[in-house]
Amino acid sequence: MGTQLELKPVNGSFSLKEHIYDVLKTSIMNLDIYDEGTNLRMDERTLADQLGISRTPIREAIMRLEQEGFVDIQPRRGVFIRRKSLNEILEMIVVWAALESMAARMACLHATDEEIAELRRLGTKYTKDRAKAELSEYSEANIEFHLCILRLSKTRLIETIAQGLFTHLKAVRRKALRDTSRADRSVVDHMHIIEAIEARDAGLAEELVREHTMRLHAYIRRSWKFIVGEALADQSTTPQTESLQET
Amino acid sequence: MGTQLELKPVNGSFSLKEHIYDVLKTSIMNLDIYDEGTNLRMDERTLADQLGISRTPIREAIMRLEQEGFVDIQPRRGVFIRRKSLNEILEMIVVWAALESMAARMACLHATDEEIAELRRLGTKYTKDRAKAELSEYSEANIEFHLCILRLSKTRLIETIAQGLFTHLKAVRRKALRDTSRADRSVVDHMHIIEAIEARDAGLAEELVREHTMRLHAYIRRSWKFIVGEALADQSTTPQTESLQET
DNA sequence: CCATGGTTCATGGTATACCAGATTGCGAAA
DNA sequence: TTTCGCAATCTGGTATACCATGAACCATGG
Repeated sequence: MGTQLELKPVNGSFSLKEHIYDVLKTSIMNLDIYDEGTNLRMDERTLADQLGISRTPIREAIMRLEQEGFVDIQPRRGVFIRRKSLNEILEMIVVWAALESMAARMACLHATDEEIAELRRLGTKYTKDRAKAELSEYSEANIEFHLCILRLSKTRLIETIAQGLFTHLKAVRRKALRDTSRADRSVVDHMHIIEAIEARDAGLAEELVREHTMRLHAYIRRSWKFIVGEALADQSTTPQTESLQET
Repeated sequence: MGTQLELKPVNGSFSLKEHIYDVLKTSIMNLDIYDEGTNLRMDERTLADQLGISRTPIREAIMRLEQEGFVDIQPRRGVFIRRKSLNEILEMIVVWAALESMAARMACLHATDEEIAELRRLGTKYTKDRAKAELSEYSEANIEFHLCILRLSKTRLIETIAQGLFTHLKAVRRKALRDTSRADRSVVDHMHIIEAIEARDAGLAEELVREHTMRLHAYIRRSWKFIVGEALADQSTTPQTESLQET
């Protein structure tokens, strides 16, 4: 048919609310919420005509974001992007530790040798020196490594929940990973983890992963003020009856 | 000021959608979804005029239920209560194991002696013999015991997620706990867990909790067909791009 | 100038109307 | 009798209008 009309990948069961949800979510994720002066306000009507659609899909998207803890919607006051408190961040890291260490255990039991080889490939991509030099790239590889462990658990639910946590932690991570001194320790940890999984030592793998993650926990706790700045450091976010959910 | 006006705490910011959500959720939970012939269909409009309100709050409630994996909403087809597959149930138990074992670890570090004493009280409420005799009551105490461990972790997020999982598992639990042979093993396990936490042995406590929960995992896997009946045993629910989320 | 009370406005909650896709059932044709 | 097709209808998605409640502002009186 020669030149086609080039109609977008077409909305295979495309729905507005889904799309809006993604748009808003990524917007929030790419926002530096731990910076005073950033506007945390979101107005349904404003968004509605900015995007040229009605309020309904936007409300649905916002509701979902609230459910997931990204925004805080106060009746008759407004919708506000939520700034996670130190304690919330720390709790997320604890849960992350629980999930990933269990994932490592499962990986020892269920992963094939080929899959573990792939994990090694990811883990050895960067040496200690290069990790220091090209921090941002290493950061990406670092994430890949951890996601790989989750995948090797063959437990979808673990991946899903951890992914959700990760989304929340991203904003903090961006600010926290400046510290180069942590990079080489990280590389060493990863190597030990790989070796434990290769040896199918579930108990050891679990322990190493847990301790690795809990080091991030300790680090964040120590340097929270540095990360978010003095002014915001002790702001406790709204109590919240919140949320966290599962399939 | 002498006698005050005594006005009721008033529905502190009572909202329809919240209420509807609770109503629907408890309805679903109390429904025997693993029984052929139960109607899994939910219609927005029908519910709307049954409850005498408009579709909007109902849609919001249903959306949330979908997000949490309780229902499956198929555009222009209908909303259906979701029947969890064996694999989904097993994955939930794995995550539960990860969370509660981490909770046990945290309890060793952060719980006070008094709190641990409370745990012992709950755990020793039923002896092996009585547990067999009064199964349904023991079941309640059993739940209390595990929730107590979660609480002792002082990690809100763990409690929240686990609670969510528990809601999903309830339907299965109801059918699975008939087996009296598992009760005495359970009581013994609990005692060992209590002792480990009292001894502040984080590693041991974690291991015992994990293994205790994974025994449920193994049991469910073995007896799934018995639990849900032959007919439903191998129905795979819709693939689902699902969900699971966090604060 | 300050305190009190009311009016206006902004904003999320709810109701309703309309749209489009999917199902279902019936009737006509083979 | 079976099969195909069309139309009535059911159902979730979207748009829009209205409601109720806090907040902000203003006016009035001390």
